[in-house]
Amino acid sequence: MALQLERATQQRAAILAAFREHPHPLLPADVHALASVHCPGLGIATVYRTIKVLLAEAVLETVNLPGESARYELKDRPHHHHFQCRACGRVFDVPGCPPSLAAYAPPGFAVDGHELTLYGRCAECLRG
Amino acid sequence: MALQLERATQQRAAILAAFREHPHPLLPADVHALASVHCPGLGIATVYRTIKVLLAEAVLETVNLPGESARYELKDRPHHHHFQCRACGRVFDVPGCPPSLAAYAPPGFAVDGHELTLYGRCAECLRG
DNA sequence: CACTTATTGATAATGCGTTATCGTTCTCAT
DNA sequence: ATGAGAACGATAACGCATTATCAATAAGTG
Repeated sequence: MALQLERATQQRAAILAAFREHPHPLLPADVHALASVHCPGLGIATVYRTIKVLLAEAVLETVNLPGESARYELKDRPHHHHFQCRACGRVFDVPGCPPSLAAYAPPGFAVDGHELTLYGRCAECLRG
Repeated sequence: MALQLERATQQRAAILAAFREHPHPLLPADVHALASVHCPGLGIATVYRTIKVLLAEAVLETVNLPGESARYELKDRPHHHHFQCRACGRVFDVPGCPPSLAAYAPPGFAVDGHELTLYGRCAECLRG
Protein backbone atom coordinates (compact mmCIF):
# COMPACT_ATOMS: atom_id res chain seq x y z
CA MET A 1 0.00 0.00 0.00
CA ALA A 2 1.37 3.39 0.94
CA LEU A 3 -0.32 6.37 -0.55
CA GLN A 4 1.16 9.75 0.13
CA LEU A 5 2.00 11.62 3.28
CA GLU A 6 1.37 8.64 5.45
CA ARG A 7 4.41 9.55 7.43
CA ALA A 8 4.28 12.31 10.00
CA THR A 9 7.20 14.45 9.01
CA GLN A 10 8.42 17.65 10.59
CA GLN A 11 7.89 19.42 7.30
CA ARG A 12 4.23 18.52 7.11
CA ALA A 13 3.72 19.53 10.73
CA ALA A 14 5.40 22.88 10.17
CA ILE A 15 3.30 23.57 7.07
CA LEU A 16 0.06 22.75 8.86
CA ALA A 17 1.14 24.88 11.80
CA ALA A 18 1.68 27.82 9.48
CA PHE A 19 -1.90 27.56 8.26
CA ARG A 20 -3.27 27.19 11.79
CA GLU A 21 -1.30 30.13 13.15
CA HIS A 22 -2.19 32.37 10.21
CA PRO A 23 -5.88 32.09 9.34
CA HIS A 24 -5.50 34.00 6.11
CA PRO A 25 -5.17 32.77 2.54
CA LEU A 26 -1.44 32.16 2.06
CA LEU A 27 0.71 32.05 -1.03
CA PRO A 28 3.06 29.07 -1.32
CA ALA A 29 5.90 31.54 -0.75
CA ASP A 30 4.17 32.74 2.45
CA VAL A 31 3.81 29.17 3.65
CA HIS A 32 7.45 28.54 2.92
CA ALA A 33 8.56 31.59 4.87
CA LEU A 34 6.28 30.90 7.83
CA ALA A 35 6.93 27.17 8.04
CA SER A 36 10.68 27.67 7.69
CA VAL A 37 10.66 29.24 11.16
CA HIS A 38 9.59 25.92 12.62
CA CYS A 39 11.48 23.86 10.10
CA PRO A 40 14.75 25.46 8.91
CA GLY A 41 15.89 24.29 5.51
CA LEU A 42 12.38 23.54 4.33
CA GLY A 43 12.35 23.36 0.54
CA ILE A 44 9.83 25.14 -1.62
CA ALA A 45 9.17 21.92 -3.54
CA THR A 46 8.01 20.30 -0.32
CA VAL A 47 5.61 23.17 0.23
CA TYR A 48 4.04 22.68 -3.18
CA ARG A 49 3.94 18.90 -2.76
CA THR A 50 2.32 19.11 0.65
CA ILE A 51 -0.22 21.72 -0.42
CA LYS A 52 -1.25 19.48 -3.29
CA VAL A 53 -1.80 16.53 -0.98
CA LEU A 54 -3.66 18.61 1.60
CA LEU A 55 -5.94 19.85 -1.16
CA ALA A 56 -6.66 16.27 -2.20
CA GLU A 57 -7.41 15.44 1.43
CA ALA A 58 -9.76 18.44 1.59
CA VAL A 59 -7.76 19.90 4.46
CA LEU A 60 -6.98 22.98 2.41
CA GLU A 61 -8.92 24.89 -0.20
CA THR A 62 -7.79 27.17 -2.99
CA VAL A 63 -8.46 30.91 -2.84
CA ASN A 64 -8.18 32.62 -6.19
CA LEU A 65 -8.19 36.40 -6.16
CA PRO A 66 -8.38 38.58 -9.27
CA GLY A 67 -4.98 39.01 -10.87
CA GLU A 68 -3.15 36.97 -8.24
CA SER A 69 -1.72 33.50 -8.16
CA ALA A 70 -3.48 30.92 -6.02
CA ARG A 71 -3.55 31.15 -2.25
CA TYR A 72 -4.59 28.40 0.16
CA GLU A 73 -6.31 28.28 3.51
CA LEU A 74 -7.68 25.67 5.91
CA LYS A 75 -11.04 24.34 4.80
CA ASP A 76 -12.57 24.57 8.25
CA ARG A 77 -14.45 27.81 8.12
CA PRO A 78 -17.94 28.68 6.90
CA HIS A 79 -18.66 30.54 3.68
CA HIS A 80 -16.86 33.86 3.66
CA HIS A 81 -15.16 36.32 1.36
CA HIS A 82 -11.88 38.19 1.24
CA PHE A 83 -10.37 41.62 1.66
CA GLN A 84 -7.07 42.56 0.06
CA CYS A 85 -5.07 45.51 1.34
CA ARG A 86 -3.82 47.67 -1.50
CA ALA A 87 -0.83 48.72 0.60
CA CYS A 88 0.60 45.49 1.99
CA GLY A 89 -1.12 43.04 -0.34
CA ARG A 90 -2.22 40.78 2.46
CA VAL A 91 -5.53 39.00 2.23
CA PHE A 92 -8.00 38.77 5.12
CA ASP A 93 -11.13 36.72 5.56
CA VAL A 94 -14.38 38.64 5.91
CA PRO A 95 -17.42 36.89 7.37
CA GLY A 96 -20.88 37.03 5.92
CA CYS A 97 -22.18 37.30 2.42
CA PRO A 98 -24.49 39.76 0.62
CA PRO A 99 -27.95 38.27 0.01
CA SER A 100 -29.57 37.59 -3.35
CA LEU A 101 -26.44 37.82 -5.44
CA ALA A 102 -27.92 35.48 -8.02
CA ALA A 103 -30.56 38.10 -8.82
CA TYR A 104 -27.94 40.16 -10.65
CA ALA A 105 -27.34 37.55 -13.33
CA PRO A 106 -28.99 37.98 -16.74
CA PRO A 107 -32.36 36.24 -17.20
CA GLY A 108 -31.98 32.62 -18.24
CA PHE A 109 -28.62 32.23 -16.50
CA ALA A 110 -28.19 29.75 -13.62
CA VAL A 111 -25.97 30.94 -10.78
CA ASP A 112 -24.33 28.30 -8.59
CA GLY A 113 -21.54 30.22 -6.89
CA HIS A 114 -19.80 33.55 -6.53
CA GLU A 115 -16.61 35.26 -5.43
CA LEU A 116 -16.43 38.62 -3.73
CA THR A 117 -13.23 40.52 -3.02
CA LEU A 118 -13.12 43.82 -1.17
CA TYR A 119 -10.20 46.20 -1.61
CA GLY A 120 -8.84 49.00 0.52
CA ARG A 121 -6.48 49.51 3.45
CA CYS A 122 -6.18 47.21 6.39
CA ALA A 123 -6.24 48.64 9.90
CA GLU A 124 -2.50 48.21 10.29
CA CYS A 125 -1.61 50.03 7.09
CA LEU A 126 -4.05 52.85 7.93
CA ARG A 127 -2.23 53.44 11.20
CA GLY A 128 1.29 53.26 9.77
CA MET B 1 6.94 64.33 -32.28
CA ALA B 2 5.18 61.05 -32.86
CA LEU B 3 3.95 59.19 -29.87
CA GLN B 4 2.32 55.85 -30.46
CA LEU B 5 -0.55 54.70 -32.60
CA GLU B 6 -0.84 58.00 -34.34
CA ARG B 7 -1.48 56.17 -37.54
CA ALA B 8 -4.90 54.74 -38.29
CA THR B 9 -3.99 51.21 -39.24
CA GLN B 10 -6.28 48.39 -40.30
CA GLN B 11 -5.04 46.36 -37.35
CA ARG B 12 -6.05 48.93 -34.79
CA ALA B 13 -9.45 49.36 -36.47
CA ALA B 14 -10.05 45.62 -36.47
CA ILE B 15 -9.09 45.32 -32.80
CA LEU B 16 -11.39 48.14 -31.79
CA ALA B 17 -14.17 46.63 -33.89
CA ALA B 18 -13.76 43.33 -32.04
CA PHE B 19 -14.34 45.07 -28.72
CA ARG B 20 -17.32 47.04 -30.05
CA GLU B 21 -18.96 43.98 -31.59
CA HIS B 22 -18.39 41.83 -28.51
CA PRO B 23 -19.26 43.73 -25.34
CA HIS B 24 -17.71 41.13 -23.07
CA PRO B 25 -14.33 41.00 -21.38
CA LEU B 26 -12.00 39.46 -23.96
CA LEU B 27 -8.73 37.61 -23.63
CA PRO B 28 -5.92 38.74 -25.93
CA ALA B 29 -6.38 35.41 -27.73
CA ASP B 30 -10.11 36.18 -28.17
CA VAL B 31 -9.28 39.59 -29.57
CA HIS B 32 -6.81 38.03 -31.93
CA ALA B 33 -9.33 35.49 -33.20
CA LEU B 34 -12.14 38.03 -33.58
CA ALA B 35 -10.06 40.78 -35.14
CA SER B 36 -8.42 38.34 -37.54
CA VAL B 37 -11.76 38.00 -39.29
CA HIS B 38 -11.57 41.65 -40.30
CA CYS B 39 -7.82 41.67 -40.63
CA PRO B 40 -6.35 38.36 -41.84
CA GLY B 41 -2.74 37.79 -40.84
CA LEU B 42 -3.04 39.90 -37.72
CA GLY B 43 -0.21 39.07 -35.34
CA ILE B 44 -0.70 38.34 -31.67
CA ALA B 45 2.09 40.77 -30.82
CA THR B 46 0.10 43.55 -32.43
CA VAL B 47 -2.88 42.62 -30.28
CA TYR B 48 -0.83 42.92 -27.10
CA ARG B 49 0.80 46.14 -28.27
CA THR B 50 -2.51 47.73 -29.19
CA ILE B 51 -4.22 46.65 -25.98
CA LYS B 52 -1.41 48.26 -24.00
CA VAL B 53 -1.81 51.54 -25.83
CA LEU B 54 -5.60 51.50 -25.56
CA LEU B 55 -5.24 50.95 -21.82
CA ALA B 56 -2.95 53.96 -21.57
CA GLU B 57 -5.51 55.98 -23.52
CA ALA B 58 -8.24 54.78 -21.13
CA VAL B 59 -10.19 53.34 -24.03
CA LEU B 60 -9.95 49.87 -22.50
CA GLU B 61 -9.90 48.64 -18.94
CA THR B 62 -8.55 45.45 -17.43
CA VAL B 63 -10.90 42.79 -16.08
CA ASN B 64 -9.21 40.37 -13.72
CA LEU B 65 -11.19 37.30 -12.75
CA PRO B 66 -10.13 34.81 -10.09
CA GLY B 67 -7.68 32.28 -11.45
CA GLU B 68 -7.73 33.68 -14.98
CA SER B 69 -5.36 35.79 -16.99
CA ALA B 70 -6.36 39.37 -17.71
CA ARG B 71 -9.27 40.20 -19.97
CA TYR B 72 -10.07 43.62 -21.45
CA GLU B 73 -13.22 45.53 -22.33
CA LEU B 74 -14.22 48.98 -23.50
CA LYS B 75 -14.21 51.50 -20.70
CA ASP B 76 -17.51 53.04 -21.70
CA ARG B 77 -19.95 51.32 -19.41
CA PRO B 78 -21.08 52.07 -15.86
CA HIS B 79 -20.01 50.08 -12.83
CA HIS B 80 -20.92 46.44 -13.25
CA HIS B 81 -19.75 42.96 -12.43
CA HIS B 82 -19.18 39.68 -14.25
CA PHE B 83 -20.59 36.23 -14.74
CA GLN B 84 -18.45 33.35 -15.89
CA CYS B 85 -20.03 30.25 -17.40
CA ARG B 86 -18.51 27.09 -15.96
CA ALA B 87 -19.27 25.26 -19.20
CA CYS B 88 -17.97 27.51 -21.95
CA GLY B 89 -15.76 29.77 -19.86
CA ARG B 90 -17.13 32.92 -21.41
CA VAL B 91 -17.49 36.02 -19.31
CA PHE B 92 -20.58 38.25 -19.40
CA ASP B 93 -21.24 41.65 -17.91
CA VAL B 94 -23.94 41.85 -15.26
CA PRO B 95 -25.45 45.25 -14.42
CA GLY B 96 -25.99 46.55 -10.92
CA CYS B 97 -24.15 46.05 -7.70
CA PRO B 98 -25.12 44.77 -4.23
CA PRO B 99 -25.45 47.64 -1.71
CA SER B 100 -23.38 48.17 1.41
CA LEU B 101 -20.58 45.80 0.52
CA ALA B 102 -18.13 47.79 2.62
CA ALA B 103 -20.08 46.80 5.74
CA TYR B 104 -18.63 43.30 5.49
CA ALA B 105 -15.05 44.40 6.06
CA PRO B 106 -13.52 44.03 9.54
CA PRO B 107 -13.79 47.08 11.81
CA GLY B 108 -10.99 49.56 11.23
CA PHE B 109 -10.57 48.59 7.59
CA ALA B 110 -11.19 51.12 4.82
CA VAL B 111 -12.90 49.76 1.71
CA ASP B 112 -12.41 51.62 -1.55
CA GLY B 113 -13.40 49.05 -4.16
CA HIS B 114 -14.62 45.55 -4.80
CA GLU B 115 -14.90 42.79 -7.37
CA LEU B 116 -17.79 40.40 -7.68
CA THR B 117 -17.87 37.38 -9.97
CA LEU B 118 -20.90 35.12 -10.36
CA TYR B 119 -20.50 31.55 -11.59
CA GLY B 120 -22.91 29.15 -13.20
CA ARG B 121 -24.25 28.29 -16.63
CA CYS B 122 -25.07 30.78 -19.32
CA ALA B 123 -28.41 30.57 -21.11
CA GLU B 124 -26.81 29.09 -24.20
CA CYS B 125 -25.04 26.28 -22.36
CA LEU B 126 -28.19 25.49 -20.37
CA ARG B 127 -30.08 24.94 -23.63
CA GLY B 128 -27.37 22.93 -25.37
C1' DC C 1 5.01 59.76 -56.44
C1' DA C 2 8.71 59.39 -53.18
C1' DC C 3 10.34 59.36 -48.69
C1' DT C 4 10.31 58.90 -43.71
C1' DT C 5 9.35 56.23 -40.04
C1' DA C 6 5.59 54.34 -37.23
C1' DT C 7 3.72 49.95 -37.28
C1' DT C 8 3.57 45.27 -38.30
C1' DG C 9 4.31 39.86 -38.17
C1' DA C 10 7.19 36.10 -36.95
C1' DT C 11 9.54 34.44 -33.49
C1' DA C 12 12.97 34.42 -29.91
C1' DA C 13 13.28 35.65 -25.30
C1' DT C 14 11.56 36.62 -20.83
C1' DG C 15 9.35 36.12 -16.19
C1' DC C 16 7.20 33.64 -12.94
C1' DG C 17 4.68 30.11 -10.78
C1' DT C 18 4.68 25.38 -10.58
C1' DT C 19 6.30 20.57 -11.38
C1' DA C 20 9.64 16.80 -12.37
C1' DT C 21 14.03 14.67 -11.42
C1' DC C 22 17.19 12.42 -8.60
C1' DG C 23 20.39 11.29 -5.08
C1' DT C 24 20.03 11.59 -0.06
C1' DT C 25 17.62 11.40 4.36
C1' DC C 26 14.29 10.10 7.58
C1' DT C 27 10.09 7.45 9.15
C1' DC C 28 8.27 3.45 10.66
C1' DA C 29 7.28 -1.54 10.69
C1' DT C 30 9.65 -5.60 11.62
C1' DA D 1 18.60 -1.92 15.43
C1' DT D 2 17.70 -2.63 10.55
C1' DG D 3 15.81 -2.40 6.04
C1' DA D 4 12.35 -0.66 2.58
C1' DG D 5 10.70 3.02 0.57
C1' DA D 6 8.22 7.46 1.60
C1' DA D 7 9.59 12.02 1.80
C1' DC D 8 12.99 15.42 1.38
C1' DG D 9 16.03 19.53 -0.74
C1' DA D 10 18.27 21.46 -4.64
C1' DT D 11 17.63 22.58 -8.96
C1' DA D 12 16.56 21.77 -13.73
C1' DA D 13 12.66 21.81 -16.54
C1' DC D 14 8.19 23.12 -17.78
C1' DG D 15 3.93 25.86 -19.28
C1' DC D 16 2.00 29.81 -20.18
C1' DA D 17 1.19 34.62 -20.85
C1' DT D 18 3.55 38.47 -22.18
C1' DT D 19 7.35 41.27 -24.17
C1' DA D 20 11.46 42.33 -27.03
C1' DT D 21 13.79 42.03 -31.45
C1' DC D 22 14.24 43.11 -36.15
C1' DA D 23 13.60 43.05 -41.01
C1' DA D 24 9.65 44.12 -43.93
C1' DT D 25 5.53 46.81 -44.75
C1' DA D 26 2.48 50.54 -45.13
C1' DA D 27 0.51 55.26 -43.41
C1' DG D 28 0.93 59.96 -43.96
C1' DT D 29 3.57 64.11 -45.63
C1' DG D 30 5.58 67.08 -49.09
